[in-house]
Amino acid sequence: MEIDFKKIESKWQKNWENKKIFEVKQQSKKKKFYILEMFPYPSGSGLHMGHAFNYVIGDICARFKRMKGFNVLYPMGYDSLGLPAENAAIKVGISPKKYTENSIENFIRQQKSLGLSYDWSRMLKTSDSSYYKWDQWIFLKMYEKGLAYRKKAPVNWCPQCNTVLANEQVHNGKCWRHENTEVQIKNLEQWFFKITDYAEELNDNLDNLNNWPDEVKSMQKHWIGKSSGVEILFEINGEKWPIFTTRPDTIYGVTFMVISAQHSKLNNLVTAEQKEEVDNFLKKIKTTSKKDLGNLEKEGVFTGSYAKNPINGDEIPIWIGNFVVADYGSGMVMAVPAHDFRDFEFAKKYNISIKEVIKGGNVKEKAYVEKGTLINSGNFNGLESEKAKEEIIKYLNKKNLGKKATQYKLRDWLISRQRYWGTPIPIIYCEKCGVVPVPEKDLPIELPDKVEFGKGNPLETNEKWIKIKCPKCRGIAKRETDTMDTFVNSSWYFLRYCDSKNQKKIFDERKVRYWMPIDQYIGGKEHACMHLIYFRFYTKFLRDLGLLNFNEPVLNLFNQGMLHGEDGSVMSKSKGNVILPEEVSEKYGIDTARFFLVSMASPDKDIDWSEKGISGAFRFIKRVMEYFNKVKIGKADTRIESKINKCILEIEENISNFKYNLAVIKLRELFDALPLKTSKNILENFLKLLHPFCPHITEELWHKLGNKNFINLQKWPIANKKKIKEIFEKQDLAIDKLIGDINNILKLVENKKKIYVYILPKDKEIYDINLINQRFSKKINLFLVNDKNKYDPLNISKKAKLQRPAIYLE
RNA sequence: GCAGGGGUGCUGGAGUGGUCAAACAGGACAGCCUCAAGAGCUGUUGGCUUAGUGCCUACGAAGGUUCGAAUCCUUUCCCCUGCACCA
Repeated sequence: MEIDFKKIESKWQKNWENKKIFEVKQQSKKKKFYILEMFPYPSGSGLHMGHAFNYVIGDICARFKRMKGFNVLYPMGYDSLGLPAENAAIKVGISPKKYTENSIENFIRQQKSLGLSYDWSRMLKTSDSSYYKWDQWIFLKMYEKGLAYRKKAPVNWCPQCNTVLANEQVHNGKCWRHENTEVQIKNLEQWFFKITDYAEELNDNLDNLNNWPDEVKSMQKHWIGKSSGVEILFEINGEKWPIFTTRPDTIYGVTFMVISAQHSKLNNLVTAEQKEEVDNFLKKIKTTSKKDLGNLEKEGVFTGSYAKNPINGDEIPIWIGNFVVADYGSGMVMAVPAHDFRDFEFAKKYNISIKEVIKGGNVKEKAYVEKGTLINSGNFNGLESEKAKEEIIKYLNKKNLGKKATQYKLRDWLISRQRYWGTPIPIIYCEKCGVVPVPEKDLPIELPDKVEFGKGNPLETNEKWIKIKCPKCRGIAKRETDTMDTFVNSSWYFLRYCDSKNQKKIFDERKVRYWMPIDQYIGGKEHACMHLIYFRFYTKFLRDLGLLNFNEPVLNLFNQGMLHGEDGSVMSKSKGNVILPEEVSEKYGIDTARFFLVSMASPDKDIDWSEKGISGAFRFIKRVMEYFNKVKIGKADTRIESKINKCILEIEENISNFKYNLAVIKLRELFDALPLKTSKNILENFLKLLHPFCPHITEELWHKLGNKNFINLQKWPIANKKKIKEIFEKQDLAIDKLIGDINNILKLVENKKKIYVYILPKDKEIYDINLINQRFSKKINLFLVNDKNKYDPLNISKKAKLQRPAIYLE
């Protein structure tokens, strides 16, 4: 039978769209369920199988929840600002706007062909000024609250392009467009969001996110990096410098200090004699790209200055190091080589003395980082680390030389981008008034069309756009030409879906209150730290503005695995390993592709794409179609009733836990058990169970059964536990085993035609002769062992045991 | 380098203390059907052995815990993801 999948697919896709069955409104009768996939950046190379995997996972969940009776909000939108559009402008000369519009159009077409049940009426694009207006509005609020501020920060700089480079535009320390140009580090004045103000809450609330994967929470904990310690004041050139440490118990072991190479006050410490050496070192660091900084071998140089150890007055040399982070703590660390690996490595390299202050290891060979008993520590000798920490803090506290402190690794969020295709930062620089925020009524600040690409920051090339009157004094002023990081756009889009057309406000609070928080968020693990922290931060900020009445944006998080190309690496155009869903559905139909995608493995696992196994899914879909062609409607037997009721429970459970691969197995089992004549109800229920996975063919077959409504708007079947009879399963197992045994014997002995099976009376119920005949092609003579008329020439029947019948062949 | 996750049969993968030589699917092989191909159906698919049994070897590698390990612990190798200007 030839099946025209294309025809079936487009018929129902059109039907669903025309009837608007997936559009939802706020209502009180049903419980709401908000399900969301991380929205895509609409790349020019189109939607690939990896995207499809993400959306199919969500769509299965959405369709399932709808059938379970929820009022399901399932929207889609486009994170359409970003670097690739600008790169296309530089390389091919197409305008970012045009490029983006084309890409989005293409994405929508592709997504619709996957049969995804989105409420398209709520669609949004972050590149629309009606959207990014509110990004600018939030920026103004941040600024108002003192959470947006400017400071200098290092960036990758290409002297040829005369512009800042993204990390991904730096290849082996060279510019992506100029292979021979070394990328430099330059310090620019840039905008930051003070996310660190929320560090504590971002950290502590993780414990309440019970339905987030532990991996993500643990990664976020490490990313936020809360540590409790002490701030100790070291005196340098008469000035007190607070130094953070988690190990005050090792303070007697400090033999040097290390200051970050990016530290703003570094110059104050460099002495005349050391200046040349330091300059050379800094120059060397500057020619290494930012990306490589973290991978460098620890290196440093002496500044010439000394710090005074507050506890014993020792003079300690201060070094510059490439491994100290300028933003963490005070940008300088006390180094205890005897009890810290990094300090040890550094001390060995530069021949700095190592002083043991905790007993237990051999510090000449290796740093001893465990806790232990203090030695060489003056009055604190003999104390255990924990006790010593307390005592030392107490002592320093009394002398006003130190206090308890909490530090976070989390850094403030640098949002400035020297790029065009982003949200313009709504700030004006006035010659007289300085930094002036754009008045709310002037929003949005739209991106000008006329700019030049490839020559530095594009916005700087449109003078007309830059020049503006100061909103305060009407004097000469300039616009900020930096745009915002696109993570800004994706930090609150889920709120906008609740009220995506609102012209007057960022959103109607009542609508947001109804739909939020997101009940199920689905996306890749690669977002574990950045996006998934930023959007939590935004949620908390908007809550503090009084706009939201909850603390966390997402209740349940599911991280789907990465779908790699056949070569095992991430799908990308440049690698040439992109698999397009349409190519697969062309051959097998989209329902087959959907079914196959989720049956390959548990959806949270990384998988390499391979079309190898798809024929199994294709065969299944075709068999289902063929079966519905020939099945006769009649009465359902108790066996299939039992099976389907059990499957309802299992499939529901598996879908709820995102164990789609296991649900698929159950669906196959159930299908294999369907008899050629059964009730309409059984057939309908089977279709309902299959529907989330294969929406098109199930809709087709649903209508073929004579239904006029849509299957996705039907109720998910309710299992009748009373109809589940364990005996059937016992029978299946026992009979499978029996057939296996018979086959086994048939293999061993030749030329036997007649098969005799002897069972114990207790097993009579299990070994049903009709059932055995159904399953086994050869004729079987079944006897009870106590049957006087049985044929048993060798008296084999006495070997029969419980659920292990005796078998005789002749 | 740091952080998080993972390595299972010919392949993709289920399986997190006994019911495991390991679900399900693919592939391969054999048989049936057919003029034939395909599809479909039935069976086999770690090794040896046996009238349906028993034994051995196996879940990256090496050790350990346990009456018992694919599953727990330690060490080690390899792979994936992220590391703050890709999104």
